[in-house]
Amino acid sequence: MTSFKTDAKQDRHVGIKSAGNGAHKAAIRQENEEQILAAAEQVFADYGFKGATTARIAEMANVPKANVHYYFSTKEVIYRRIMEDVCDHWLQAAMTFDNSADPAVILRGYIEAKMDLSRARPYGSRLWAHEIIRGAKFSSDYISTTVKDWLDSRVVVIKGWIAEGKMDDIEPYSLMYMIFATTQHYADFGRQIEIFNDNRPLSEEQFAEAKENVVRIILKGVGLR
Amino acid sequence: MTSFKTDAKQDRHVGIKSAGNGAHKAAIRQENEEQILAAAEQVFADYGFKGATTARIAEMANVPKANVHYYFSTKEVIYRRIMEDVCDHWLQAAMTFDNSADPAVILRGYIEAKMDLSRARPYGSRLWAHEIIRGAKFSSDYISTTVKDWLDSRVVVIKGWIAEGKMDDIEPYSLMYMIFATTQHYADFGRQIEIFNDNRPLSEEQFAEAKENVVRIILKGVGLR
DNA sequence: TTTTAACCTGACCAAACGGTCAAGATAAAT
DNA sequence: ATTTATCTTGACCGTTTGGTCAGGTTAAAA
Repeated sequence: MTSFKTDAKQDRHVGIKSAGNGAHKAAIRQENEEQILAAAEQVFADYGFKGATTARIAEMANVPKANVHYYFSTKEVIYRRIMEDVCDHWLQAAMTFDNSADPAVILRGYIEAKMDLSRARPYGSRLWAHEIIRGAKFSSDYISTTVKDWLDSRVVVIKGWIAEGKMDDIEPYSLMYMIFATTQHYADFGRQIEIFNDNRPLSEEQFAEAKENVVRIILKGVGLR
Repeated sequence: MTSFKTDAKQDRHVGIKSAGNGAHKAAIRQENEEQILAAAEQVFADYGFKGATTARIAEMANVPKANVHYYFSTKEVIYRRIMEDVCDHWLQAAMTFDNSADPAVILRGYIEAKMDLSRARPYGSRLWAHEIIRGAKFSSDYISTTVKDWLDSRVVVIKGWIAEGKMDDIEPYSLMYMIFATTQHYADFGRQIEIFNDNRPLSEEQFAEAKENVVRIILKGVGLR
């Protein structure tokens, strides 16, 4: 971990200096900010907003604590930045809704994208879970505008499918909540799943099977395919 | 809140004193412990283990902070107590598995019981979510023994149904995780659902409809009924 | 009535907290 | 070569933290 970071820094030191034009300083900044954000995502996931400490973020990012505050004024700024970034990725996972293809294809694509995000970025998902569990104190505005608009537009699409008789008459919100819950469970409750799985993280094969099961149950459950 | 507590205390003061035999002191103890546990459940749900403060628990329980430590030696003791109590209730919700009735009836009963617990005790669910998200540091032993045994025995039952051709060939763990995730989502992400629902908590009717939708999608999804 | 055991609590403490700052190091611009 | 702007960091500060404790009150037992 430590050696990785040091190496990367030195690589850049050598590789970019010749490019001149202040690129080195810019690279240092980018490198450090990324390092801090990545560390913070993990620490916030583990301890929540209040429980996370800047000292621990600094330690995990391999920078002195004062340096964390050089790049980010407060703990809250870091937290908000990660929070919105995670949610933006989720919203983009529903791009499949936009091309008006077969509902089963659209829903499958969305569920699979969501599962993949849980696998690829579990800390971000867990940070979001913390945020909502504690009452969405920082994010209620964002949710009631951006996220709600996004959700409502998908609900309209689903209602269209129902009206056309393409799927069962299911309350669309219930369906979307089920997709949120189930896909994010594989990140948020990953530790619990790991314990049930004889204390081993799900293998690629196991995860792929889980993903396929989730898709199958939900699609069939709403009368698609 | 305050008046409720004071009244209750005085009621007991009058009502039980005549019973004699140290019942009053015992009643005081029980009353205070319950008050503290109820307050702690909420505070832990809101802030997680590290973020929760004994001062806030005390304030919410309407007792001086020192009194919290008179009844419970440490914050951790309170936390563990609530945690296991919540999980025990969940395990009992799967009692329906024991009478060998129709799979659809059993699964419906379990899902409905789980939904009802999310509605009745959201803070407990959120405390558990915190605990797992941060890595199940206090509960991994409990999960890998008691809870795992419980889960595995239900998985056996489901595999039996599959073998008898009563339902689709679904990986039972995927199904159980989906039930965990979806039912607990209504507690853990209750604030998010509330925001989507025009900033109003789900009414009894809305919740009942959600419950029925969850049951329908999952039962049909696994080929039951 | 006296004694005893349980309950109550303001005041306190060492440790940990988020954030600041001055002073030094480094690299870009002049 | 010198100035300027950015990056780095140990030391520090006021506040909050979980937990303690001595000295009090109250109710049960003797």
